[in-house]
Amino acid sequence: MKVRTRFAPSPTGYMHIGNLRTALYEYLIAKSQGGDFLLRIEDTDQKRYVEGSTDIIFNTLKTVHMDWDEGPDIGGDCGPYIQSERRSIYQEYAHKLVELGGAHYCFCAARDDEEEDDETKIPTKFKDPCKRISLEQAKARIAAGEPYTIRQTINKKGVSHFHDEVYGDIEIDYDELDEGVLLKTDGLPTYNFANVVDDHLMGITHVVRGNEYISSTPKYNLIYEAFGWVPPVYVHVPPVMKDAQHKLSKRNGDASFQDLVEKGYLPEAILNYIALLGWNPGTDQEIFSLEELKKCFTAERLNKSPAIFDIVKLTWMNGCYIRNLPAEKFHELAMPHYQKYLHRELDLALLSSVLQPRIETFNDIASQTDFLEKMPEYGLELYTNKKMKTDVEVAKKTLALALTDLQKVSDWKNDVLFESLKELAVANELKNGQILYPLRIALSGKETTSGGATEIAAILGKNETISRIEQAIQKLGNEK
RNA sequence: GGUCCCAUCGUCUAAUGGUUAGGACAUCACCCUUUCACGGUGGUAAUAUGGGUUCGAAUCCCGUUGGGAUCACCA
Repeated sequence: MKVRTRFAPSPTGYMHIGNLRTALYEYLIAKSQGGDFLLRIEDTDQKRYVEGSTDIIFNTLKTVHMDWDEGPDIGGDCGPYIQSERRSIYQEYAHKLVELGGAHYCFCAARDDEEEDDETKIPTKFKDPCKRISLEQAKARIAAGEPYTIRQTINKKGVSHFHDEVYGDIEIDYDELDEGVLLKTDGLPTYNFANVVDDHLMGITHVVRGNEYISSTPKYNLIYEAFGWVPPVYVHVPPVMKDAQHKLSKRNGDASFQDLVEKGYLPEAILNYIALLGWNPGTDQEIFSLEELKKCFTAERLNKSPAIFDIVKLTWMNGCYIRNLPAEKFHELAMPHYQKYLHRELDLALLSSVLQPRIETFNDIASQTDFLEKMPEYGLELYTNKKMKTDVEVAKKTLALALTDLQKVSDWKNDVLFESLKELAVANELKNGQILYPLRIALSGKETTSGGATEIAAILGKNETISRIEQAIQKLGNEK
């Protein structure tokens, strides 16, 4: 039988990292076995609907190249793929379930949302008075226009068993199960019902979802059973955590996929990182393209325990991806950042080659290049460096030497500049660092920079370099 | 609270009864080097706890502790 999985998000806002990881696992389970991956929008809760979130879902999946085989935008044999458009299907099946004895009509008034007190909760199990209403009576009340819900009927005793690919065999007592609402007063189904009906109708073979659904899984199996349907393979996955106690959630302001992309992370790196958050290949390999993941993914290597999202490791991995980018691609991606911060005439191609091995996210560009735009304020103590054997006096002397030397250079390239200054050092019996270290300070006002002194000079161009050296010499003279 | 689930370095994890408990990130040291970064080498660092079972336990069983989930006309 062909493997079919589905990603079934609610359009309630941004794409969370945990959601994306679930989607990835669903995608990989299908694609590793030549199966289908479908997209279904679960918008049965009109109150939580957020405008535009469906597009975010589409766009996110597209940017990470997780293409779906059937979905709201492209259709398929099992449409529609938006639950609010499947209303009549659920109603048909819900009433059918009542006939089959798996559910009953309930006329209890809608619960007051204000009431939070545990004691005031309507105990749904055994005490639902509507369970005792005969089918004929119930139908008559409905015909009379009385509002109703359809509630699951659970009469089974004993313990329910089911198998989960990640957690193994789970046992839950039927007494623990609530007779939840399946079809709401508004005629729309709850997740508990829509999910089962859709997964069956869409031929879903593997259901991947958060482990918070483990305890309600027996309820879903009861519905499958009542209809005579075959339940899917269950793959419950642990949550992605912010820290040991809290799940990662947008609600707490934790980073969403979009946020990370805006912070300068590459979609491929994010996807690679989250793939490994709760799954491992059984080898030491850590860098995976989506294609590679498709080849080696197996649900057996999914982990049972929650994993803390570690931005530091993601940052490292992003650095790996940045370094592996073709130089032109890096330059292309860096360009918008340059345009944002740098307005002076600079050798941007050289800047890119200097930056590529050094930055870990594109947002690092700002702090790495600020001095190119404008010399920062700095203190003369920067010129003193024990290892480089420099101090203010040495700097005064070597900057003057460097100035006259550089003024003679016409082919303004890093190699040329470097060779020239190296020869200058030899000629004056100086260490390279005694010329180059003060030069970097003079050009950047910083103790450390991306790239060496001559690279900075090459990026800045001859005029600006000469000008900055002159200013530095003046500063050294004045403040003596 | 009832029920279910989870527990290896700070973090992500490997080791499906026999390993000096391995790798990666982070961290520290050294090397490379015009600073920084990259790269290289090495170091620090873990089986929550108490009992079993076994010749032998991170691994199997029970208890304890800690954590999470669930008990909605949300998903």
